[in-house]
Amino acid sequence: MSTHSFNEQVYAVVRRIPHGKVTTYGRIAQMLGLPHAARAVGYALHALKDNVTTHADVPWQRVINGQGRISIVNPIYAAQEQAARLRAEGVIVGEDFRIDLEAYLWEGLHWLEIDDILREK
DNA sequence: ACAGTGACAACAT
DNA sequence: TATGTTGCCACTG
Repeated sequence: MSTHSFNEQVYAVVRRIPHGKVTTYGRIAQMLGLPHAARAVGYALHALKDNVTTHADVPWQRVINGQGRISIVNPIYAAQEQAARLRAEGVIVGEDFRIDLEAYLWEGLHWLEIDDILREK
């Protein structure tokens, strides 16, 4: 159905995450109908570093892992940057890069909304 | 076509 | 808790 690549679909969803909120790789995968593609979602965000200019509007810092922690292991300054970006929008990030999912988790999108988002482009 | 590579997640120790 | 292992899946060369 969608003529967009999986990566583009991921970016479309991430752009919908509200300021000051977060979600997980796994939940995004579920929203796209591929509940076991969490790893691919991470791959898609990692790929942003190659098209920064064209996807500068993608708030990648709002995506963390299911443990409620920033998932970037190295380079360490990359994780620090994600933490800084989140703190800049009011999200409390611990020294251990932990975030309270209970407090900041985004509700997400229903499949009907996903359908619209992937269509508008 | 195919094997290697992750910013994952679930499970097993 | 903290590691280790295994399944997953899109993307790339």
